[in-house]
Amino acid sequence: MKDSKEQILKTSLLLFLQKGFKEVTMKEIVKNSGFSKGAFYHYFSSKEEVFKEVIEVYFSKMLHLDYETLPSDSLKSFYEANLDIQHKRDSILRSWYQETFEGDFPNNLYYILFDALRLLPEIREQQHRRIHEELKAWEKVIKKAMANEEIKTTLSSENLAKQFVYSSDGIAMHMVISSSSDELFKEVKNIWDSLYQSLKP
Amino acid sequence: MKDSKEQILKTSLLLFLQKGFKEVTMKEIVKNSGFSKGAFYHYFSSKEEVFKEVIEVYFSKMLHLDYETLPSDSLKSFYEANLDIQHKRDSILRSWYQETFEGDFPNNLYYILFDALRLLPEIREQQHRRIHEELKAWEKVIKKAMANEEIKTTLSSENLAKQFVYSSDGIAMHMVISSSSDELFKEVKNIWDSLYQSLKP
DNA sequence: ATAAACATACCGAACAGTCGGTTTTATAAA
DNA sequence: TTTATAAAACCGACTGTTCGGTATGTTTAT
Repeated sequence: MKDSKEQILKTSLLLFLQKGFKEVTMKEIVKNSGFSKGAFYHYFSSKEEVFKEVIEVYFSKMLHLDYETLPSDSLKSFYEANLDIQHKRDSILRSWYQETFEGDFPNNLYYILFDALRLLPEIREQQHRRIHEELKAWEKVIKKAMANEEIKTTLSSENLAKQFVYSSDGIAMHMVISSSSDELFKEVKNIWDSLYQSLKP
Repeated sequence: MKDSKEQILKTSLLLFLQKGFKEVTMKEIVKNSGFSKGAFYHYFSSKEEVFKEVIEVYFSKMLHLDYETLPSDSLKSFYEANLDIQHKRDSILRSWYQETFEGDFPNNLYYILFDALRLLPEIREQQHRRIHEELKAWEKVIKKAMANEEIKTTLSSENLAKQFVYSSDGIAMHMVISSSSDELFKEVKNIWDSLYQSLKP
């Protein structure tokens, strides 16, 4: 992509993460990306459009995870690799942010997701599918782990998968409120580890 | 409270739930509550203030739950009573909504919470405490349930409490995306029941 | 008669978007 | 290598509209 356009897109992403669609003004986008109104409207036709592209180019990819590439030989290596990827992505986003702005990273990915759900109806179905695939991937690995007796439980593989997935999202929500997301991955690992321990045969 | 003021407050709550603080205009508040600008500014000094009161009067109470009043003799009765209360509150909110507007209820309590966290700094500490108390209440009941051998697990009471609390919040998040919150309580019950079953001695 | 409760016309600021222009870059003929 | 030309990149003053909020009333209840 053209450098300038990418610069505008990236700045917009970070601003939208900070404050949501409506709260970000064209003036801010233009100023922080280091261009003018003219430059902006040379690349984008409207504020809505830059938001749409931000979601398509950056945000959707941030949430997407290709589960095929994760190790599935054991449940433990699966969830550890999962956490690792999320953590790395988080670091990239943070360093982008610190290059552009000063101050603390706005610890709320959900806010921009909610804006996307409201402004871009097609996002809902897409996210719905994403969650479905996530659960299916967990279920598959869990079934396998049950079969090789890595774990033992009375829970169905479906419910155990939900237990893992839901708990991490719940933690993320709580961290938004506490605004301490450096702790996020530590806490998810803690919960997943302890859940895993309780499943030992 | 004065009927008119309450009417304005209630309408504001429902609008803020629908679209967030910035997206709601004074025109909408005034029109949908059935009054005029003059009436509004007779009761409130600004848009920020009505938001603040909405959070104080309605929203904070919606999230607060007095755990002392829940049955603590068994973990099962505790979580069932918990779900019951949440479900009842949800019904009230929905019927309010349908009295005021047509169409589907905006299935996203988090959106207004995020606005509150941004606009009213004191809310953060308050919510932080709320979550802490919630976890402590669960922990207490779980410890008791472990003592009378209602349940048996290798998990610590702290981690098991987190398992219950986080999973329900994670489900709520997923329901925001699927926008099918009639399923919310069913799914929470399902997960809590299955978790509970796996804890049977 | 007085004050509270409401209504409405109006205000300046801020907003997203436009428009006429200049500068930079790419291409290619001389 | 220089010059000519067209297109892409970029600028910022300006515009119409909408915003939250105000000023000035009128109606209603006591």
